[in-house]
Amino acid sequence: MSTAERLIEATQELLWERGYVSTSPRAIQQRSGVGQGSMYHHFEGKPALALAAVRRSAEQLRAAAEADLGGEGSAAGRVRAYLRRERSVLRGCRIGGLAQDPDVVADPELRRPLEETFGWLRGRIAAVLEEGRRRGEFTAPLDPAATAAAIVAVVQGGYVLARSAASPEPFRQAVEGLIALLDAHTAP
Amino acid sequence: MSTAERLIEATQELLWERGYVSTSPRAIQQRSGVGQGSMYHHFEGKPALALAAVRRSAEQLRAAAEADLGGEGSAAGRVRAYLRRERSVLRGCRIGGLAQDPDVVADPELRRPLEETFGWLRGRIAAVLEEGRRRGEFTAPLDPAATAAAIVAVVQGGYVLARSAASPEPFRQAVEGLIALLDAHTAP
DNA sequence: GTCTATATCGAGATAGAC
DNA sequence: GTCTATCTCGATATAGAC
Repeated sequence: MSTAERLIEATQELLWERGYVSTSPRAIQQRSGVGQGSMYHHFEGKPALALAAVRRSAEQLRAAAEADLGGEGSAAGRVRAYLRRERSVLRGCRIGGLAQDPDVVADPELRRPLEETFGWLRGRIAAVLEEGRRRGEFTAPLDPAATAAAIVAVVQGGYVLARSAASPEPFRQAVEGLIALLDAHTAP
Repeated sequence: MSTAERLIEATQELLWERGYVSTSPRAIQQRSGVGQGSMYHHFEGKPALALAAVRRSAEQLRAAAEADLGGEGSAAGRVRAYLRRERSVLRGCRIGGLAQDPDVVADPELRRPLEETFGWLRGRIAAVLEEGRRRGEFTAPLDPAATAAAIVAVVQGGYVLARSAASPEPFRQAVEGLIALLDAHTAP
């Protein structure tokens, strides 16, 4: 693997584990096995490296979501698949976790991948719901955009509850609580 | 106001704005107007000060939630009041935001107020839902604990979406999406 | 491209005077 | 109780040799 590649992957891991403010160039060098001079040769500094890493993580998150949402089956089934996918719950969301970091939110360049990722995800889920609605899968009217926002929020909030409890259980409960509400709208 | 009090309030503000790792003793001194020596006289160090501040914020969060959830009216109405309460959405949750901080989650003492707060909140909302269920307010069966977890998660996740978008709108959408799902379970 | 040396600054305290 | 001085360490680079 190339040096730049190793740097990006190490930064992705550290951003996930420690967030942005708490991830140091020194730690990136140690994790990647790349030296000081080499790191600054490939990237201008910590912000540039973080930007590359965040963009990469955002791509991966979109690909994973699309694998669930783009499949065959009913709208409700695809949303359930997305909600119930296996996750490292206690690690939190690699993208959503950064929204808490003041230095990320304050920097428009660093925040943009977050905005784009969640914007895309909400839109993608809304499109799935809209498709289900057109097919007559739902028994009651349902606002696709608002419902999609609630679905994404339950996942992101589930991470917060799980990390607070040091247990994946609240995540699971929140997801199942939402699925039960959605199922009540779904024709059998 | 006492010196200790000023220190706690300044720390509460900074933890809310910047999180734990990114809040320095120096910043606390400047925000509170309390000197170095004085700060270390009243508190052993940053962890002790943060613990006092987090406990205080947790108390305040519980009091605010109880004001909505403990009122008169139907279960659904009290939950709606809780969900629609005016919030500084872009600032995020003073408690939930800390769940992303690795140093907070790694320290059992610092994490405990988070666990207790969300444990209490989920239980309190579950009790409201259970009361509504006994009164026959719901038209379909509904698991109080799971539904409560979903409700709390939507709020916490709403903050994440809003901060990512630099706009309160996704928070509002997620909350309204959830309320619409809940309303479908509620007798008119 | 990669290495080592060096620089500046703030984090997070401790010590002891007042 | 509060103040100022001092200390150590890591964050985040820059410079220049190899």
